[in-house]
Parts: sequence; C-alpha cells; structure tokens
Amino acid sequence: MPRTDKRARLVAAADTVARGPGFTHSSLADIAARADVPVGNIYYWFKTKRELGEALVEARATHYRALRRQWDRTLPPRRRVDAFIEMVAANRDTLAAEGCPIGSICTELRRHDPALAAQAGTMLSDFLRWLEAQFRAMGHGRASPGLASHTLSSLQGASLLSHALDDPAHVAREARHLKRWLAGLRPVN
Amino acid sequence: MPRTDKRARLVAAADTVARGPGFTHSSLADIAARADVPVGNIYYWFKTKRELGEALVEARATHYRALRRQWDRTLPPRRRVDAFIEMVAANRDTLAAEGCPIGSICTELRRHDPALAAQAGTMLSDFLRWLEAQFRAMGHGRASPGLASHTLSSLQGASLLSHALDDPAHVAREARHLKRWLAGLRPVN
DNA sequence: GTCTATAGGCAGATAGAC
DNA sequence: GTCTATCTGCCTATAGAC
Repeated sequence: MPRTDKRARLVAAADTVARGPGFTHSSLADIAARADVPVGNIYYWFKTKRELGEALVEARATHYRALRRQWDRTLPPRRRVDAFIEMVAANRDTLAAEGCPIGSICTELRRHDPALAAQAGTMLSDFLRWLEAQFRAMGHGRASPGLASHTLSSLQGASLLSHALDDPAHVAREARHLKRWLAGLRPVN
Repeated sequence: MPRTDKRARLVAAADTVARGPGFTHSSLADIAARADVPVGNIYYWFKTKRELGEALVEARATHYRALRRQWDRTLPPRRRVDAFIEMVAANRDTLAAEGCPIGSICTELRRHDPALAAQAGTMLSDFLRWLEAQFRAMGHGRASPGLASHTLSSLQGASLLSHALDDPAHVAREARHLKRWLAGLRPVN
C-alpha cells in the first residue's frame, strides 16, 4: 500500500482531463501538472500512460457500481430506473459542457486502444444488465433487454446531442420523454 | 479551379482516416500516404491541418444534404422519416465497426477545436430541423421538435452503444422500436 | 520513493529547388 | 504546381542522482 496519495491524485487528474480535452489528447505533462506531481514520477506509479488510463476507467466503473448498489439498497425496481433517469436530467448542464463520462471515453478509446475500450465498454454493459434486471423485476420478461437498450440509447443519444450542440435541452427533453414512456408501459404479466 | 484531383483525394483520405482512428489522431503523413500525395504538398492545397478538417466536414455535410434532398423529391413526409431510419438500420454493421460519421466527428472535435465542432454540429442540427419539418407536415404541430429530438437521440445513442460494444444489434433493435413508435403516433389534427 | 534531465521519436509546418 | 529536405517543438519514456 502506498504511503502517499499521489497515485490517487494522478488518477483524479486523469479523470479531470478526460472530461475536458480527453485522455488521449492530454499529455502526461498536463496530468502531472494538475496532480502537482513531477512528470517523471508518474512512472513510479504507472508503467505506461495506458496503465494510468486503465486505472481511470476502473475508478469510473467503481463509482457507477457504487451508485447502482445504493439505488438497489434503497429503492424498488421502478424507482431505481427513475432515479437513473433523474440523475442524468439533473446533470444536463455538465453533460452539455463535457459529454457523458461513460459514452465519451468509450468513443474516444474505441479507435485508439480497442482493448482498453472493451474495458470501458463494461460500464455500458453493466448499466444495460442492471436496467434489464429492473425491467424483469417489473414484470417485463423477455421484453426487458429491448427496454433496457432503449433507455440507455435514448440517454446516450441525448447526451451526445446536448454536448455536440452545447444545449442541455436535449437531455432534459429526452428524460421527460423517457419517464412518460415508462409510466405508460404495461408489463406482460 | 485546380487541374488535378489531389485536393479531392486528400479530402477523401481525411474522410477515411476520420472513420478509422479519427481525424485528430491521424497524422498528415497518414493522410498523405493514403491519398498518394507527398506530405509537404498538402500545404499547397490547405494552409493547415485544420483547413483540411474544415473541407472534410463540409464534404460530409454536403453528402447528407443531398440525401435529404433526394428523399424530399421522391417520398411523402412519413416515408422520408422511415427512409432515414431504414438507412441507419441498413448500415448497422458499419456503425458498429466505425461509429456514426456524424456523431463521432462531433464528439471528437468538440474538445479539440470548438469552432470546427460547431461547424460539424450543423450536420446534426440540419437533420433535426429536417425531421421537425417532416413531423410538422405529418400534423404534429408543436410536438414536432420533441419528436425530432427523440428520433435523432435514439439513433445516435444506439450507434454509440453498437460501436462501443461492437454489436450491431443495438442499432437494429432501436430502429425497430422507433418504427413501431412512429406507427403508433397520433397527430394532433 | 522522489525528482531532474534528457533521450528518441514523431508531429505539424516551412524553405526552396525544380 | 510538385516534391524533398528539414526545422522546431512536444510527446512518452528512461537513466540515474538523491
């Protein structure tokens, strides 16, 4: 176990630049400066820039796992999906300014480092599986994968539109649309 | 007017690399090699790499304008929206492999060159305005902007999921979902 | 564990012959 | 108009003192 918090500061700085210019587009000098760590010292904690990227993706994945676990502990299935949609809606200004921290990094890494992109992709597939479980618990049976995919697609697409056009309205509108759609859904059983 | 097709070959090569590793991540050497043009000669046709990027965005925008115009000439409003959705569905394998040529470049440029990203953003807002016009023609009145935003969000989100997870099924599923939704829509008048 | 200095490579861009 | 050669600067990564 490290006695300093430098590793954590580096990961946090990598997370910050990934929300701004992007991880791939940022230099280790940028990240080191933001973490207040000399550039060369990064290599004591991470063998390569790629390893720092892995730590960043892992940190984000852990964050979202914790979020879902909290919803699972405190809310019934239907309200869990609502909570997810409401979180996205509440973040609309940040989403417009920086894009979705999940979708953006997946898109960014996909072309540059497929293996790391696959790791980042688990953030999406974890959310898909979790949404599917909620829809199953709500009684939607085999329709659940489609409902989960639609929910996540809409929110990812709205984030992309809001980010690209610098207009939070798309996220707000799509969240409203999705909640109305959810309210009107009839379970099969 | 240039007497050679080198400019066009350079733009085409830029378009190709933008679908692969991304425009920003590709070097002028890559693009020049692909266009079979010596690197230094790029600067006779374009003052900077950025100017080549502008030409690439303009070429794509022109392509999609021509597509919409053809649909406008040959189909009634309802079928135009169908044609758009069907085009996306038909391209699902390419979308999974390369991502959406519109959404990806907007996301890529947003952080790196906001001014150029705004230019790329017109590809999205042009599609939004066009979809809105079709919904208005179908009698949806003031609901039209929301319907247009939902249609484009869903497809962009599905493309993102398919690309990130390397699985065309998300685009296929979302296109089906969207066509069923469209068929069930009741115009206000 | 921490830091400085620097190697080695590649990027975008330019100069100037033809 | 075309092409080669090259400049300058930044990037990742390493060597090695402390």
